[in-house]
Amino acid sequence: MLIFVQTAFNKSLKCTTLEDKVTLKELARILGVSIATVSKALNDNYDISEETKVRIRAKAKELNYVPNVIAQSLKLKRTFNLGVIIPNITDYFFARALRGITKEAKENKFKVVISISNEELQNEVDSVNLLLNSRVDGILMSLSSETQLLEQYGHLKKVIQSDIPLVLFDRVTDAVKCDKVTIDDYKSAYDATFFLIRKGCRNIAFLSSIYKTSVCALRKKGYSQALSDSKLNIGKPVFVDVQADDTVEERIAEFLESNKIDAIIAAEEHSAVASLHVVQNLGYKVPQDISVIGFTNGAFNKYTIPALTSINQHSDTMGKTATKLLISRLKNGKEKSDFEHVIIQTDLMERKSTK
Amino acid sequence: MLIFVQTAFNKSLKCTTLEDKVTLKELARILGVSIATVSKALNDNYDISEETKVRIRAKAKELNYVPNVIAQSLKLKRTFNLGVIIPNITDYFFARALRGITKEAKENKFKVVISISNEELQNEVDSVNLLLNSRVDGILMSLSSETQLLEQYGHLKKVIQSDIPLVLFDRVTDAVKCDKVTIDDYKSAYDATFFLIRKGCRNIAFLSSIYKTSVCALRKKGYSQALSDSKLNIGKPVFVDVQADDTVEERIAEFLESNKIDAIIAAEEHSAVASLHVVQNLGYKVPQDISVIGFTNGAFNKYTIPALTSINQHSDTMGKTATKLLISRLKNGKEKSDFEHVIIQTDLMERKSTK
DNA sequence: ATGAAAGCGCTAACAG
DNA sequence: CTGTTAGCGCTTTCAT
Repeated sequence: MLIFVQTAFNKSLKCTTLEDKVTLKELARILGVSIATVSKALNDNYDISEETKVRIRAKAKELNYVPNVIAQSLKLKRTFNLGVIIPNITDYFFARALRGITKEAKENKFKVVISISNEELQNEVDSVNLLLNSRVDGILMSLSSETQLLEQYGHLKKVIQSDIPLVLFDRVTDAVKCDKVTIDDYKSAYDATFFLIRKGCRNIAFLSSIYKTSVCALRKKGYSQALSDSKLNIGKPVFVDVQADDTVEERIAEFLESNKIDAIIAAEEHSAVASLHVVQNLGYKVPQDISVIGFTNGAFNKYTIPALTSINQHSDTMGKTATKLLISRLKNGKEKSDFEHVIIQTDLMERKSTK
Repeated sequence: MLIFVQTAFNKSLKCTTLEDKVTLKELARILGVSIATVSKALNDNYDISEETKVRIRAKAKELNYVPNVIAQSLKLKRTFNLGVIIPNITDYFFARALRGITKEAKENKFKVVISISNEELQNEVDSVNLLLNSRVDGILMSLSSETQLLEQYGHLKKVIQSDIPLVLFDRVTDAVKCDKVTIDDYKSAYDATFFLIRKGCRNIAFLSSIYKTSVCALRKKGYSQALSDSKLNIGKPVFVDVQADDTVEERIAEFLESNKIDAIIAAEEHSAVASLHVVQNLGYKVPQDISVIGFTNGAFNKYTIPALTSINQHSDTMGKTATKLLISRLKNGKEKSDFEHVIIQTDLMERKSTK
């Protein structure tokens, strides 16, 4: 990667003032009242007379007063910051979830500080510590695959212990008691499988590269159950797990050499799109020979050829719901009421990759 | 959207203590020294004896002391927070950029607070105010298309005035003096166009749905220039702009009814992928009849059929570089040295959608 | 109705 | 080498 420094120009903007923001003290001095009075007036405290309130507010606006949130935070012990830890940000699913989170946060005057675990436990632990130290009011997270694989949840417990609200979404765990929001992974997979069966598929494989996550485990169960619930002459469950060090393309190609299938359910968008590609390159017709359904209704699913049938997880709603849950817990004081587990409904978006 | 509340279970975790974190004062009391001494010892100040440093550090670790960053921020007037404002988060380009940003920030002990403008000026203005009020140390941003369309940069100037470092990336403007990092949009488009010409294309259209952005304008120029620089019998520049209220599919279909082309350069991934799809649906062969090149080397470009030739903008490097610039400016004190404009090299990823 | 004073937790002169 | 003091900017009793 080459980097060129193109131009350079000096602009010694001697920043006039505006730098030193006006404070309560300043305001008080100018108005000839006490700091306390100004503070109360600006906070619309009931024991300040209406006329002084008006006078103070006017001057504050005139001088463009904005309260120093750091000082407020120190005093009030609330930062109005929400911490978010997600495994990655390039998956459409998480990008959309983050969008939902930021939107809801903004509407409630919360800022969001973001951390990406990159699917690694250590990063997740570090992030938790960082967020805890920086005094966020609450934390939203979706677990890394490594965390779920190793089943190490000490850092989550630390969050709970620290008495700051935690809400888990999508990739969650029973090992920790807190609010959660997920889709019904089991049922979504179950329904998708039955959808394929109704379309006449009899040898359905389950493909995934996130096979160590909670969501994938549930999806596998739903898939298996659908197969066995069907009274038809259906093949046994077939799992095609893509290990970290091989690619979906290779794994599928290899698999198809010695197996005959007529449908694939993919646990995430990448596997779905990749399999759609490789299967056709291998000479199979989609959906005539092989049908494909993928989890996550990615932005480009309608543009694949053929357009991909996929499961809309409404991840923005998920992010939004998780944030709502967190904020409401923040607002309702610290009492630990019952924890909620909200299930977001999924939709099967039927397109052209299924019969 | 239906939402079911599934389960609810009460777990009245009476959080022991750990809540009330140990402070310098507490530490001082226990150790029988002054607060100042503890503070200095922990900050490895040179005028504390080695032995007391050791003693104090030991106790601090034992009691799990962590400094209150809010109090530090108030005192030091630095928050170690970086503000990031991007137009959207679902485009692969911005998702990758954000990843680069968070990674670099983390390595330098900065947190990042994220805001998404959703391509709207008002949101951008609000975000700037929010970030400024929350005392971030610096701001990274890529402008919304509306901002660039309206050419309203008051909020950026406000950032500069406030004396907090700003670095613009990708979608930048000359109207404001600050550090910038972009690709060479002009040259990337120029090169891509010549690439097509060399492959024998003679009627190349330029497609975009972000037509009001700075990057798109430059890409158009590069494209046009390449066309006119070529001494061959090449068609005039043809711009297919997709307005907000129609879709790429419709626009292209409509365009092809009355125009004959043999190549498309698309200004962003969405247009590229969508055009690949619609063109083939219309019966054209890619790349035999029409070649397609798209900006942004999205995650799934290699899985389209045919695999999409695209321009890798190395957005993670871009985010990383922008962050480095910002942090170095933060570290080198506030003196306004020369502003830099760093250009990230792009690569044309040749795949199967071009001859 | 208004103000004085304490204090959130920390850093940094300055004094001793 | 260590401690005293002041203060960052704000909120909040408690007096007046």
